[in-house]
Amino acid sequence: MVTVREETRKGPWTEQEDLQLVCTVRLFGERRWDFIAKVSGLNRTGKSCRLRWVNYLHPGLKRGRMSPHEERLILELHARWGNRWSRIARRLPGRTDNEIKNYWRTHMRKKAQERKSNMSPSSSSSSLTYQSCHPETPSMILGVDEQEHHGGSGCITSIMKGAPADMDGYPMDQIWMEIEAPNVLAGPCFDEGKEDAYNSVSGPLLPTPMWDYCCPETCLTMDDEIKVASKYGYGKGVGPCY
DNA sequence: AACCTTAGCAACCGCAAACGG
DNA sequence: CCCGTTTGCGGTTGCTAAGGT
Repeated sequence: MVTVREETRKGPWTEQEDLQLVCTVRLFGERRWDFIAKVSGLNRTGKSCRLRWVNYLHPGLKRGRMSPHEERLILELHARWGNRWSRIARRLPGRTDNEIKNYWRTHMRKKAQERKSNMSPSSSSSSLTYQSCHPETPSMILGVDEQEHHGGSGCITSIMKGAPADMDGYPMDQIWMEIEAPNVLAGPCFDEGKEDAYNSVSGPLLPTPMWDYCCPETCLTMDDEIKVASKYGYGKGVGPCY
């Protein structure tokens, strides 16, 4: 058929799309992704929008290499929890499950190759091998959850010393504070303890550049917002008050 | 310089859980 | 309680840049 119906876009996001998404999320908050997908004018699914936001555009995200501390934490938490990426990600502020998953895959691929090449167990040269954090050596991986389930001593709480007791989840308040004050580096307040030295050493937290570009004229105006929101039946108690 | 391989990353898909009417 | 919708998660795929031959 020749009907030129616009299909849902897939594939890599363009800068313009990012911009549109950021503006829309800024207006309506991080929820109702189908709605956001609609009103943003993006020809994307809500799912795709959410993913892009969570993995790339979220202002609290860290970018760049994993710090040694993060690497170690991933290894240890994975030894403990397996492929529970989102759970692991919650222990690594600013990192996404996708990022950790990707990291693990490439990292483990390397490790597997290394292992193949030198089968002798004692010849592991790296300072931290997968073995070193196997369940046999639970060491410091027990967190709050484990204290509940296993009555462990919760060494991770010592790692996370200085952090809020419950690190699960990224407080919306903070996100919106960051939005309000884009110059304020995002994230560190999660683990402002000494281990956070890595965060500052391993590379600064780079606030998503999109926020710099999100200028009012490219966004919906408040009037538009209200119109659109009422059209779709949203807008009450959704997102921040601007 | 051209080609091939590999690592790293972004994005999609399917499924399940959570939520709301 | 049921059912439709939304959200979150984990697995997988595809693209691209970098490195090697």
